[in-house]
Amino acid sequence: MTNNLSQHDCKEELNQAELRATPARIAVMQFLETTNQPVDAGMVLDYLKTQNIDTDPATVFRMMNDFLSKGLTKQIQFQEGKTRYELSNKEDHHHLICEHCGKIESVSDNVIPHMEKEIQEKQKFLVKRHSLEFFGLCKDCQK
Amino acid sequence: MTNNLSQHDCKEELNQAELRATPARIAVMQFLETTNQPVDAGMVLDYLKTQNIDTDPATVFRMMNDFLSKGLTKQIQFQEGKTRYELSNKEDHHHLICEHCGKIESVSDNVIPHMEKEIQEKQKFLVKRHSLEFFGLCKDCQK
DNA sequence: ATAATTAACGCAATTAAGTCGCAATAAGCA
DNA sequence: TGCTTATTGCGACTTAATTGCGTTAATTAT
Repeated sequence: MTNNLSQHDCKEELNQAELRATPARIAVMQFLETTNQPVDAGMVLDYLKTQNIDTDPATVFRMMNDFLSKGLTKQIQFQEGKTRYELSNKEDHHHLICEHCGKIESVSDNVIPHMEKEIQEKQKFLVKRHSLEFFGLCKDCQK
Repeated sequence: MTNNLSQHDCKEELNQAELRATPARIAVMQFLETTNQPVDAGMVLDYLKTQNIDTDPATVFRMMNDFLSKGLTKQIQFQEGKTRYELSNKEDHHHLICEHCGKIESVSDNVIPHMEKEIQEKQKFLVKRHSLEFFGLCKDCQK
């Protein structure tokens, strides 16, 4: 069997999250592991089709909600009217969204944690998570 | 006539933006000026009703899109599946969204501009705008 | 002030994201 | 293997947002 690298690992992660390791879920976890950008429900659906797993939107949305509530994924919204999903086990980063070609890059960062601390001290607001996106033009689209 | 403070100013702003100063638009501008948080289409619609201007969602969405394309407003999305609107002529700030009561506070800031400069230098990504939100619990909801 | 021009509006129909209920299916476990 | 229960697939539904079109009203010129 042409075992994809991380198939077993994904199963493990699902088990640890107390989610049954169904083919669709394993595939989605693999997709999220290998893709380097946050994906939306449609992209997940398309990917599953390439794996000969054909399912429907409702299932994908339910799946992503399950992943979220188990802490496996995070959700982000760029200004496009739909939700994107990415694994939460990646180091803290922000997104650079090219408004011309749609490409998404990442920036790592260490100033936000400091900002959160300050917010907690000054405004007594308890920060649990944040979301920072930069919109503009990527290297290629500036020409 | 019980002239609202900024009614005339709002008319001016609309004129400068090359938008006809209709009653609905003037009222919405006033609403955006006086409210201290980003509002969604439903809130706009409700406000208009209190002003005895009854219109429909399509008009509100169209209005907000017009405002956006003329640069009068910005759009933001918190994780709630709808778009919020706020005036763009306010000093740069970020949002603190209480996940319990929904209250929205602001934080002003001066570190992001520096971050943008660094992004431009290191990743050659040209930043045009950004969006930073902190989710958590407000002072009152931490108890 | 009035008429002409054109932007904005109201309404109905439509699209698209996301949710829900329910019966059928398939993981995981004894 | 069979049992229990989570997950799926499907259809119906909800809600945000858009579009087309005929009417209305804000501006511009007369």
